[in-house]
Amino acid sequence: MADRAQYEELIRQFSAFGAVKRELTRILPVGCSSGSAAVLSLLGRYGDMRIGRLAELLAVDMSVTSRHVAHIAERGWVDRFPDPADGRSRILRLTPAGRTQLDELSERTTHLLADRLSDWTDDEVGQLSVLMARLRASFDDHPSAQERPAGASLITT
Amino acid sequence: MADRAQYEELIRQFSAFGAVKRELTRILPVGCSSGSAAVLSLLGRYGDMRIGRLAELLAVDMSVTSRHVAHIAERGWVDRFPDPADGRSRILRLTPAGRTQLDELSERTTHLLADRLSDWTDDEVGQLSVLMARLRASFDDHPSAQERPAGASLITT
DNA sequence: TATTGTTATACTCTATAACTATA
DNA sequence: TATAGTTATAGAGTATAACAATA
Repeated sequence: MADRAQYEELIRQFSAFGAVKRELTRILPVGCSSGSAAVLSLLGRYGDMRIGRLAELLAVDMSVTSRHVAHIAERGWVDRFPDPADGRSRILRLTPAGRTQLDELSERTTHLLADRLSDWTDDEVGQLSVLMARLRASFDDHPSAQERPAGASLITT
Repeated sequence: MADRAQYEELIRQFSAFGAVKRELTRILPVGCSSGSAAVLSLLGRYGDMRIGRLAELLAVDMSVTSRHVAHIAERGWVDRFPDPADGRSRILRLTPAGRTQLDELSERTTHLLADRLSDWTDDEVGQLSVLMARLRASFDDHPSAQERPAGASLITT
């Protein structure tokens, strides 16, 4: 268990992290916002999926996800197919143009990180990745009221 | 040097980090936004300072900082004194009410982190803090054009 | 002429609520 | 009745540009 000063320092690091995010946003291609990039990345990493699943992975509300998807669908980067298992849903799939866009994104972000983190070891990059994944998991394990759907089987005191 | 897949994974962690930030935002007292909290925290940690210095620590534009400060000044949480060394600047100082507000903030965020990170060791919390500090430093060392003032003595190729 | 700070404007991301269609 | 998704609205954070005051 960490002490108060350590938690406060961590919070300040969280706050300052925005600067890193914004610099990554600045290198995105025209028409591809941060939200669009996140959707393309997840579809490329995990394959076809529904809006709801995408919203979970993005950790944002479905309404937000819907808008992001509408944005990239307008640009022809994803197609929406009927879901044979559920008429209310559609399956999202990257188009060839979407994959090209994703490749461009990946090239730019990889290049930027390789430059900025040139003095980081492979292991250090991995450590940060693992710790941030665990951080998110630690928060997901205790979902707030807003994130907890009515039917979720969660025991809360 | 990490490989492409590792950088891509790191980027996805960066993207999902927003969920953690938003949960921390939700517990803030009424009238105290995330920006206000960051200003109060930095004034509490580093003491009286000018807007420009605060903008550096926040890693946002001075115009943004100015708005945040105006917000908390309206609420009586900071005073602005003339800077004897420079008539264009004013020195920001926490008021007693501001310190009370900061204490309340600190209590809430510490409590939330202690709950969510209850199974993290002191050392693991420290590691995340250090890695995020280093991440920001790695980006600060290569400032983008937008962040680099005209007079800065930086050698860029 | 350069710098500090403020203000107006615009853009992105986000959640809430109301709504449609389907389960 | 409950769930998947869409859309309208509102709020927060941010950058850019134009401006005022001072160095």
